[in-house]
Amino acid sequence: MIKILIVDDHKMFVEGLESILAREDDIKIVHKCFEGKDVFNMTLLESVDVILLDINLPDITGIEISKRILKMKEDLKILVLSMHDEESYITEVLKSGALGYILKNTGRKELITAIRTIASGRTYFSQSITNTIMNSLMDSSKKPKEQEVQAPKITRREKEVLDLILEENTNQEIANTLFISLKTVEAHRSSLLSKLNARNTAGLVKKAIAYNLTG
Amino acid sequence: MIKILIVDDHKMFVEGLESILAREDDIKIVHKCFEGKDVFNMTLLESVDVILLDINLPDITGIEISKRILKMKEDLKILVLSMHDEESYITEVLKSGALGYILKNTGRKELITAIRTIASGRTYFSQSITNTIMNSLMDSSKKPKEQEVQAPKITRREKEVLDLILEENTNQEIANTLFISLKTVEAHRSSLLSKLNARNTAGLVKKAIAYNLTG
DNA sequence: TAACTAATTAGTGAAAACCCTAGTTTATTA
DNA sequence: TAATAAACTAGGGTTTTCACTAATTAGTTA
Repeated sequence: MIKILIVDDHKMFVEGLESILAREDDIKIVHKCFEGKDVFNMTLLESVDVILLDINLPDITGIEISKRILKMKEDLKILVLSMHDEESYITEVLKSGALGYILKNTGRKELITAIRTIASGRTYFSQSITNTIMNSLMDSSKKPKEQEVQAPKITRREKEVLDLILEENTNQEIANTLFISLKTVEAHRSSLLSKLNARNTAGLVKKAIAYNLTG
Repeated sequence: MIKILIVDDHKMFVEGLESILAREDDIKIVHKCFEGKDVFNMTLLESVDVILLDINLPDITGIEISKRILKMKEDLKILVLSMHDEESYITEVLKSGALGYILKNTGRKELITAIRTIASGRTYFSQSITNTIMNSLMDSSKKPKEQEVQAPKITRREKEVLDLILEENTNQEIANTLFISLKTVEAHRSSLLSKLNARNTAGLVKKAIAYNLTG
């Protein structure tokens, strides 16, 4: 028997769920919460296998609930119900530890499949959810091309000096390593400051990291 | 009519595809390549809508082919066929610009659905592929918790000084901003070096960024 | 190959950063 | 509330960094 807790502030929707799930004899709704804060009750959580969790609650976000509940009882199975299939939402839900994400307009049959799948410890996501994620993954790999800021051109010697600066060496140590004068190292260093448009070492290191000139 | 190019070095598999697709009257195989390098032919590509691309070719990886082909003819639809559903493979394929990824053990019906979906410009991924990706996304968000290196505790004043250092201010400028002595700023700075285990400003900035102490 | 530019090399002097020590204020807790 | 620890404050003295100037070498192009 799969024991279910519903967390949703829309009473009508909850009643709909109740009548749908009542027909399944391996699923039982043991409790309902109409406010997010009511969920954090250990006695309540102990008696539950699967939580059907609305993501848009008035007092607290479903993502926050998911995280906090799983800290209290790690083996709880959470199925998120949402009106939205935006990429940012879904990513957050995935991170929160929930095992599934379906849209509220999902049909009765798919809902029950999702519940049974989640209850068995596997994951379940609507087709439209997986489509959204796959597409966003594809898009995100296209973008970086154009916004790629090209680093200022620095010479071979300057790069050597920069690397040693990033390893926390002093100019004197760098001079010893490269067998050149302290003053020469300082000159390269000045040149780096100028090329990377930095005022001092702090700026130099920041820019070097930003431009990915490290290593 | 969907014009298809098959790229695969396994003749037997290609023949299987041919007989499967022959029964569909909206799909026509116009060419076959048994080696990756044969694909880069503009005349050939011009006559094709969809490429069925094996990922494991002897001479060149399918991912590389996909990238290069799309540079030559950007509106080509690529459906990747693979034996493997490992996360790293799939991610690379998504980045390569291919519109779909299915496993070679996919049934006839799903293959044809995939081809028609891709041909219309939409994306298609096998259920097992999407599962793999969704699970990897969930896992990757779990890991950071334990390996999360907690930043050394720095005081309110030290944080103020650090922020100003990161903005390329000198100690004197920081002193003026915070209305304290130059010497006091230097003391905070020394304390920061010690807490972040850095030898000098370069190390300080590096560690501050690594520990996400910026901003 | 001459003319020019870019890279590497250094020196002088001033500014900035760093080390060590220590007094004062602010929290924490017995 | 007295004792203790942590944070903030600051000075003396040394080392390191930086700005400015400039000579020598390497690379490029007319």
